[in-house]
Amino acid sequence: MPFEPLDQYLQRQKKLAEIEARGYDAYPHRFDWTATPAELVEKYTPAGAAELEAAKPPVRVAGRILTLRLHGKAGFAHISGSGQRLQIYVKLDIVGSRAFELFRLLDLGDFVGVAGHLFRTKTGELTVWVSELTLLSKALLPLPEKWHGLSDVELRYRQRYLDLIANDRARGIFLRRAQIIRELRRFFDARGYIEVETPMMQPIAGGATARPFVTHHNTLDVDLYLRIAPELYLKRLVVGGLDRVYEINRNFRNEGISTAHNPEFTMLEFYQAYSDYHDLMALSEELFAHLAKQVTGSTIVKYGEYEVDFAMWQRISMREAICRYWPADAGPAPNVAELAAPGGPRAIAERYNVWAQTHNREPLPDLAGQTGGEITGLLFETVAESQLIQPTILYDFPTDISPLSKCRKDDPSLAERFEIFVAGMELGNAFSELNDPTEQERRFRQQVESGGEEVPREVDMDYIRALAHGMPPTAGEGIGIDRLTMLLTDSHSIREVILFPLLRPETPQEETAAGASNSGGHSPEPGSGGQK
RNA sequence: AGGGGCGUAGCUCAGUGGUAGAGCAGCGGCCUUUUAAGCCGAAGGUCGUGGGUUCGAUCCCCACCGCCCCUACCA
Repeated sequence: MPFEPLDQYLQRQKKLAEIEARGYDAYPHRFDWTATPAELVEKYTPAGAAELEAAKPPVRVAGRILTLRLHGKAGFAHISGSGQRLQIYVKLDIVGSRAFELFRLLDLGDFVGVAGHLFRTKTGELTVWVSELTLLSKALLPLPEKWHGLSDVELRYRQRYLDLIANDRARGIFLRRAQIIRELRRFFDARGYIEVETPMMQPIAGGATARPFVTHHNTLDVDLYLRIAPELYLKRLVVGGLDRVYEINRNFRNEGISTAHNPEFTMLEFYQAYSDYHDLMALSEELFAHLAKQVTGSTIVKYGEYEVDFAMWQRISMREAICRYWPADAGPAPNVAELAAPGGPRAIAERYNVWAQTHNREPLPDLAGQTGGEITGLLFETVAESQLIQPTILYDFPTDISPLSKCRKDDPSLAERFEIFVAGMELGNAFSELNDPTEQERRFRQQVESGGEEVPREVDMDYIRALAHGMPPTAGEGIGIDRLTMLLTDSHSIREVILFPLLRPETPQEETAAGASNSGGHSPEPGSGGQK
């Protein structure tokens, strides 16, 4: 099956045939190597030319050819392995005419193994003096342009492997992502948590408000939902005596795509028994500071035009945030007491909308039927969220929008819940878990009755039953790994930190061609061959 | 979903109402320490797709497709 670019594909196939005609295996099974290019570069960078000349360190090393410079009866190439380039020097006198002919048939992108020793060229570059050359795998399609790399964003996402080859930054992002996840595991493992995996396919998609994806199991003949959160299963485990659990895995939400949203995304969720949300505030601050330090070397992280310091947290209540970040020219800022008063949030929202309409701002969506707590949440998102640049713990969420949280003893309209904001992005969400089965069932029923696509159609009675068996006081938190990775890699689109972000599938060319001939309106000559 | 932008050689990009150019990659030749190697030569394009305006469209207009950005929902 040939691929575009066709001429180059065919050209390389021709070379492949020539190579095989000369008795070489283009796809051998193994090559014995002693070091990766990266290891050699690291180890011998300090070694000078004279030192190498004296020692002639023997090497066997393999990699992908990234550059190739032929000079008649000799040539240079760079091979790449483990993210580092190492130059090789192939000389007719040394390798012999048969191997040199092979060298001349190589293309960028081919994998080779070489044996020889290290030396430095005139210009001082560490290089392998090749005495043996082995083709390890023939590439039939070319690499991205070597100087500019691959910059077409769509191609970078669709053919991520090319992005990883051509762009060190892309490679670096995913190495760092792996490091972040490794450090997270280490952090929680060290604190006595156990890592678990809970269902991705769930009969009732609970634990968050979001539209789920639906799928179907044939043998059981049941519809299942891809999970929107692992929350309810993790808490079942706490009921079961796993007092500290965490899961790092995918959630799926059938909602919009943006620079901050991918339909499948990775969440860390963790739960610890005998704790409340105050404990998690402290733990979160420690976790983020530790992580930033481990991964970037500093708690101070550059993110676009901002510098955020994960060692400097502000804690602020949602109502305080609305008051503090109230637009300066939108009339007198509300105060916390006003927001707390019955009817207060609605009055303030209406005040905001009057201002928004005259200042070309998006007004709050229809307030009719919304509770005070819901309006408070909307006010926060509209007025304050994007301004929370420095690491912020935003607490005292309205109970109305926190169906899985305990309320505050002194004010049942507020939940023991906080979210973490950095650079205007929501990174985490935590609360003291509601463990009263009666109250939880009541809230679930209320949710189901209010309806909406983002709410389960039935109450998860199995979860209520689990709570009825008794759950210790527990605090839980979820952290968006993709966004966290964005922050720690200075990436400004979630697609930069997801290896294969969801894109519309490529339409086959036949399809567009068929569409063209249908809508074209000119009738082909009757009996003309070749058309389907 | 709404608004804006982009789509020209395999890649990175110029360009014009009279059917196109550069660099790199690829091909042929020369070159035994080069490194964005160099030099010589040849080749490569239904200018995203379809329709319209026009004597004539890659360029102007419309629709569609794809991607990106902003806004809306969400993490």
